[in-house]
Amino acid sequence: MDTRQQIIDAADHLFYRNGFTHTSFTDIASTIDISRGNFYHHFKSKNEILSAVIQARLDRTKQFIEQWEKENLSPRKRIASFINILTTNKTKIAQYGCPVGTLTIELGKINHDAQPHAKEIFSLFRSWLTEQFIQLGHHKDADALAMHLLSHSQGIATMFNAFKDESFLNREVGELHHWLNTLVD
Amino acid sequence: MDTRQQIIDAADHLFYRNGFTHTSFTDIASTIDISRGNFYHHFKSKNEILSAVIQARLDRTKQFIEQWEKENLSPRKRIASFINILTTNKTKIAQYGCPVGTLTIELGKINHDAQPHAKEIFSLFRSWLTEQFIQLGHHKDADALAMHLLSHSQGIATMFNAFKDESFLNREVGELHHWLNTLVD
DNA sequence: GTCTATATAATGATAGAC
DNA sequence: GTCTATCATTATATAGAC
Repeated sequence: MDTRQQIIDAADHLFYRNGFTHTSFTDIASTIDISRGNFYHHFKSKNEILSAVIQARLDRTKQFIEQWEKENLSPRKRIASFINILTTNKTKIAQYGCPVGTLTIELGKINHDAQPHAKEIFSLFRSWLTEQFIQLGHHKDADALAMHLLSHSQGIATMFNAFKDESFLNREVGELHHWLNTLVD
Repeated sequence: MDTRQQIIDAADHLFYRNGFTHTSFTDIASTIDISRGNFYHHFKSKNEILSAVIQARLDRTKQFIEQWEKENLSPRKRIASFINILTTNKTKIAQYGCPVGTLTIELGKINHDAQPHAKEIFSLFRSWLTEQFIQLGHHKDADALAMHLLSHSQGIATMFNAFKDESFLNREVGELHHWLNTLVD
């Protein structure tokens, strides 16, 4: 087994569920059964682990986007795939919120150097969604539509995390799909 | 000076800006110039301080709502006052996000007992907004409209915190006001 | 009511044996 | 490459003098 990769995977998991600050080396070490001292052969510091976790999430996001490009022929269907993340991941969102939003907020509060890196995941979705809205014919307000969709999704995730109300989630996701379908070609 | 109140005020300030986990007794003590040992005369633990901070925020929220009831004659204007929080507090939101959403998410991640208490601030806004939409004549979907507005505001706060894009904020706030004004009486 | 001194546990990080 | 042992620092919390 690749220990370095095991560390990244376990840290990714724990940073999402328990937060970066609240995750200790002891926590990570115990889940993959290595000693605390072993970390420093693979990473110089906790910050370097965070950096690797963010990079892994960025890479995963890129792969998701590539998959949507392959599976869906129309930009409308690709945007619909983005909206459906909320439904697909509803169990995790109810427990831990949106992985992108919660990490960006947390790193911002502790003034962490890696906050801009974490924010790049938002930027990736933003620019990709903008491109999709352009392909839909909305050249002028494509970025505004992308930001509208991103912020609305983010808000749904936060409120679903707080109230865990499935009918709320389904209703809001339905409204997003309706909003998307009323946008003219 | 009331030391107990000073502790609550300083903790309120720091929990919002730096997060609950990342705020230490040393941080609070140094801002109001007391010793660390003095805390335990006023509070049994850090959790008791958190509890007092959340209660203070709940009380403040109730006062805000009472003020809106006094100042604004129509439910539509009262809801508009809620929307305008985003603009009024934009500087703090850009730096630290929404105080309600970020604390609720953080306490959820560390599995803190006080998370339901923090969530009550959301519930307070939710039930008050629901009442306003009922007064607007939307008896059937008042709670859905309240949740829609809450989640949308929450998403705007998160994305404004990430990108600090004022034109985005103004555009989304404008859309919320437009959405409110197109709701029939 | 406030302080100093201290207890105890946990943190991130290092050194060096194997 | 992994371990044990240890360091320095910080954390929450307690005891007791004033």
